[in-house]
Amino acid sequence: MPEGHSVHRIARQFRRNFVGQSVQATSPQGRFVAGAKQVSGTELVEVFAVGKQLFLRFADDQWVRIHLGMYGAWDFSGDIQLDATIASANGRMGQTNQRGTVFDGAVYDRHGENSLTSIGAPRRTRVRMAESEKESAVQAEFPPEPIGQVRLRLLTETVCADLRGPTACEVLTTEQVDAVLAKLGPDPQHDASDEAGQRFVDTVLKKQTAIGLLLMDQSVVAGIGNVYRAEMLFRAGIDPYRPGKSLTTDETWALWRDWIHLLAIGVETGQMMTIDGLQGEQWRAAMANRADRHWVYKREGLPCKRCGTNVRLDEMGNRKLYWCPGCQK
DNA sequence: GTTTTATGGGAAG
DNA sequence: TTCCCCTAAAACA
Repeated sequence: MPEGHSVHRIARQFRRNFVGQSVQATSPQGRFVAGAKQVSGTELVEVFAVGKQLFLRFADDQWVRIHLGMYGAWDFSGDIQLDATIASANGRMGQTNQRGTVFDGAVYDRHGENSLTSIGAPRRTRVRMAESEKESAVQAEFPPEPIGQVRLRLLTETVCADLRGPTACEVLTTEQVDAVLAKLGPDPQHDASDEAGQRFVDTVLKKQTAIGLLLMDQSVVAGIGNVYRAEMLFRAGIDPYRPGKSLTTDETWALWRDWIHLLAIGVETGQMMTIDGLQGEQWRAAMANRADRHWVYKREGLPCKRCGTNVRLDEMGNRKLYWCPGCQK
């Protein structure tokens, strides 16, 4: 379910709550028993994300690579240090609590319209992290009874992380991790250097492939999924069917810079917010409703918010492509 | 109760 | 390009 921003947020939760500690690993579902056993009892040394992939380094250079795929998720429970942006959407929508105001799984600081509160002290709770985050009722016991298909459970004295529905979950050596990383295109949260941008630009300008496909190709640029693809091309005013090599250098650099911009917002807010400059009530509405967050994604048949042309829905690369023929040339 | 849907990607043909 | 895997929640009846 997640695009790149959510995987970076998950990595951050692991750094705050697990890194530096010895971790018990199990596979309640039974499909990762051998892998869990390999790392169980060792220290989790480092966690980071590149694109949509999560890398957990345990002691002795044992790594676990995870890809959530279309509907994977992590459930964190126990006494967790939470991002200020995480809170319940269940029944608390739009209400103000002691830390801020709750909207669709995110809390926004009452002191600044779009700014975030700092990290809170650990508190007993349960949070599902996928494309966005949702807090749910706390179970009394710790660790909680596994619910559903838990492929991998990571457990310390105080916190528990349950992985379900991943498309990839495997133990790798350092060499194998390097091989995976070498195949990934640049991710601005991992490397925002001009060299990284230049790699993206050079690749795009060489290819005959449609730019709508190139943005989804994780070896061209890492972390973009179906929502960001549609929204970035709308923001750039580019027809998704144009071959990469037909773009100008300026257009291609603008795409890279916009990905830096949108990904940073996603990592900070926990939402794929792709309309800039919203204030006050408009910001709140956009946080609460997807339809108010996006220009074209899931808006097929509706009038374009900019030019009034009906938003079109096509199929591209087996995925739904939303775009505005009026704005994108 | 059953069907549909999803923000992904790898393998097979 | 088509098929297939991962799982759960939402949508429908």
